[in-house]
Amino acid sequence: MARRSDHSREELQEMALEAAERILDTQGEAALSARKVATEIGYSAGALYLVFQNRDDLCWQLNGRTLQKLLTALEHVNCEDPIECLKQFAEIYLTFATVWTPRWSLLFEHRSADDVDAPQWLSNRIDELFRKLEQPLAQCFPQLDQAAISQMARTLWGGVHGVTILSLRDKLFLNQQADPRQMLDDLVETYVRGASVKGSM
Amino acid sequence: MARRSDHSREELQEMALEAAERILDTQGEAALSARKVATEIGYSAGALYLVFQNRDDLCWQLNGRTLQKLLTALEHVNCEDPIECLKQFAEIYLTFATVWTPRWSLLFEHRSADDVDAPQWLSNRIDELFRKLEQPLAQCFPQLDQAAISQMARTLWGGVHGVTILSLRDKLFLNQQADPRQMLDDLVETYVRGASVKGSM
DNA sequence: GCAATATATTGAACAGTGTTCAGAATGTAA
DNA sequence: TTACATTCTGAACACTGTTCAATATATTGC
Repeated sequence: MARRSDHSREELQEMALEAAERILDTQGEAALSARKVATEIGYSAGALYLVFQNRDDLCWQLNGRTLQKLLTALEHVNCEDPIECLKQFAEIYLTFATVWTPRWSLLFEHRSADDVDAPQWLSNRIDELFRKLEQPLAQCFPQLDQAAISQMARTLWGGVHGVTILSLRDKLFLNQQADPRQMLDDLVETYVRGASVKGSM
Repeated sequence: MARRSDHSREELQEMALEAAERILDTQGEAALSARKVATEIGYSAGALYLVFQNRDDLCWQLNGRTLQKLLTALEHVNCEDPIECLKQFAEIYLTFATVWTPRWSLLFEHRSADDVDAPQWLSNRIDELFRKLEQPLAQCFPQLDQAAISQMARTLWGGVHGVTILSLRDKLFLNQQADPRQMLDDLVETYVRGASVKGSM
């Protein structure tokens, strides 16, 4: 039995989340069970319910961390050319999804059993991600208003997300020589070019 | 006890798949259990293992049917203008995903526990889907070779898929007034326009 | 230092899951 | 009618998330 007050609530929660990430990384989502996480940190399964509402709650918290990690990775983009900037975003996104596949999958595929929506703080962080994209897009299209830029960002990023997902589950790509990075570059460049010539047609 | 030879193997399998789809449609993927399917058709859970290797196999077969259904829905596209054609494809895709969300989710999110790849016949049907797109694209860009068209189709469809997915899990769209159909139209039109002016720049 | 109290943690239990397989139920042939 | 072959069940196993009475430990009051 773990001795009482060996760890504070916060410590316990942090330990559990780290253990969960370790399991996720090495054994995949299917292996992510309460008992496994608990064993990993030397507690019983029941103890997890002192710091998490349920399995869903644990997943949401994992997703919060994953999203934060992704945002941090995207921080490193810094170049003058806005198109180059968008391309780098896309490339980092793809790399992140490739390196952290189980965490990334959980982030985008986890849904609660009962139709509980994602917590608000998670939505806020997603909003943050989109704002990052709006910046270079606004630079490309200074004549467009915020609503138009916002929609472009979501459309383009939906596209990047889709190519990334289909690339990861490679069953959807039969010609093996197709490089997803090249596809993303193409998507970003072509989309922005198409939007540029819209007015002048 | 179900009487022996009440149904042939094929009948049993068909009944099970239909029952599974009913459960999927009304109660979601989480509710799709062997015992529930079996009860629904008046057999015991064990009987399912006479016609399915395991739960995964049942899911793959469901996905085969879903993909077939999707392909059939896409048959109805028929118009002269290739861009209009692509837009219709995208719209049908979105509608299908909206109407048959649980089946569509299973199709794109189901992965076997052990890294078993999707069966070959499923990959073939996906290839069929891509070929449908290559036709109007080839019409738009007669100067490009097959490999380039093939890659364009996959890039564009990755985009459509991504926008569809992010739209269905609406948590990713904070400004509610954005219409996914409009976003898909924009994506298709802008991408094709961008690709059109590539040579002439 | 010791008893009383409060709380952190466990471990057994419950209902569910996928899966297997001995044996019962049923049809067919001799 | 008996023997055989096949179909199907139902109990069992190991797992899951989750709850909660009981227990082990720490803190407080004396």
